Amino acid sequence: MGIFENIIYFGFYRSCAGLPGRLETAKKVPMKAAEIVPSEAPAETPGEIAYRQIRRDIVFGALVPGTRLRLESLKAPYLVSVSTLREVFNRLASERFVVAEGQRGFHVSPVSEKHFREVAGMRELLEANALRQSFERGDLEWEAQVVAAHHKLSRMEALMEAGDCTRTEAWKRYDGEFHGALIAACGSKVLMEAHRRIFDHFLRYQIVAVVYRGKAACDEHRRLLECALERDHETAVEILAGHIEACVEHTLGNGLLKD
Amino acid sequence: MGIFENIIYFGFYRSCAGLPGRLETAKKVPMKAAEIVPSEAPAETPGEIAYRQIRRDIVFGALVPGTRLRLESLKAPYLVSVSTLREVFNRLASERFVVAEGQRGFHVSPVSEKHFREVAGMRELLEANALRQSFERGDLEWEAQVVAAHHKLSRMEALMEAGDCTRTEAWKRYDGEFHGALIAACGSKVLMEAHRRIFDHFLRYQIVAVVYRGKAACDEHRRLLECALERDHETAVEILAGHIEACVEHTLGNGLLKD
DNA sequence: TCAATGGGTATTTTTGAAAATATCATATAT
DNA sequence: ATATATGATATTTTCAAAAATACCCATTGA
Repeated sequence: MGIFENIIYFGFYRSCAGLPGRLETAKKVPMKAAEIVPSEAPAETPGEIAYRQIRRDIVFGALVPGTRLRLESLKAPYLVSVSTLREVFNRLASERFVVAEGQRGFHVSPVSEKHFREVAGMRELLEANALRQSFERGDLEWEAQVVAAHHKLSRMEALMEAGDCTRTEAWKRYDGEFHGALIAACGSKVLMEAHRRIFDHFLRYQIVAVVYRGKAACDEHRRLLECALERDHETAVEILAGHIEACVEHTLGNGLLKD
Repeated sequence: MGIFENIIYFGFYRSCAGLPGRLETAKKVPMKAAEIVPSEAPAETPGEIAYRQIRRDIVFGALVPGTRLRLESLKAPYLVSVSTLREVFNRLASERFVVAEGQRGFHVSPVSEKHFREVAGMRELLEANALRQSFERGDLEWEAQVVAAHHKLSRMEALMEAGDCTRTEAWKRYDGEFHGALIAACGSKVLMEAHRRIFDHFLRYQIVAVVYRGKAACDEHRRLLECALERDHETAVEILAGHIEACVEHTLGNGLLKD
């Protein structure tokens, strides 16, 4: 068994080249950029990079559900040590993207139809309520952000429609950003954060249905935008429920989820 | 500045004595108990113990909001090394009980009135919906668990009423278990887990109001039990909303939250 | 007087190895 | 033949020290 036994997809792995590794003893240059972004800086530490990478690999299916995450095997491809890997896995375990069982290591969280339906129900509950509050409180700046997010999404949807399936990740990011923009004025960071977390779980299930759902989803996005500008939350919640339900059925229709 | 500069409360700290530390090379005894509880075993590792301890110290206020969590200072009282501490802090950061900013270490999450209201709103949203579904699906076994949980809570409430304020933690645990029992039949583990997480955040805010809210809360718990047995979710949701709202106002009434 | 610079200390972050534990194949006894 | 013990191997978990970074304070120059 080689080191890479559990790795399916290498495309995104962090590359050694070009990164200021600790071995290259570069001159100490005091960074002024830190003062420009005083807080909320993501911190480009190896641990952060590995965290984002592994999280993305799980959400986008590169790390297959149920896969055992061997520390010794994964430290090389992700360019970190076992301790740093453990920190990452602990964070992801809190987010339920990986499961940690006793002293038997970590696994990528398994998938099941039941869990998917629970995640979908949770997303609908959170997003519908956030939508309602956001529509009530949103100002012109919010409207502008919504329009902007929809513009990016619709352009990407047009590409997908045209058969360009090479940029699924970018497309899904715009999808998430559009739904995030819709609820951005809800006034509760706690609610938005919970929504984002459950949205990414929802996303992971969508990835197994690689095929583009097509014009239907595109239309629903456009109608959600119209509702937002007209502040019609009743219709928006209805569309959202249908949007999520259709996603679930379309995804489950592939029959790739055995349980 | 001594090692214990940031520690406020030592009552709960893990004690060396009696624990099977790695230094006492005990005889290898094959444990059969592991097969009785095949999965879901909490694993009594030092990391797990420290995690539960620190989490509890944050929720119950022993670690004051905003406190800087210095690794070197805290490894001694919690009886773990810095790496293990970092794993714990990373988990707690995912749960938002601590904040990790860049390369500047960890802090106990700060508190604010705004955040408290968001947490309360989130709890109401999740609990009200879970309540509705649980009332629809609950069977006799569920009813029995609810009655049992309420019995334990009401006995503890009677003690508190009598002036015994020494067991706040046990009382709050029963409070949480009662509300957990009410929604246990909702059918969604995702929902229940999200509820438990937000409930503990809510709990942390309640702790600053050390005084017992008294007969009012006790009555509301009894009425929630009656609603459960009669499957009257409409009234239950109303009571719950009042229950949470009263908790928020009572807690904020102390004026201890500046922001 | 104030901002910028430099060096020394404190703290975090990462690492590789030691200790503890689980896993697996083999042998032994019932 | 099944089940239980035994030992070798693989893996996880923990630790302490090295490396990188932030922090503090005196000093210098404008």
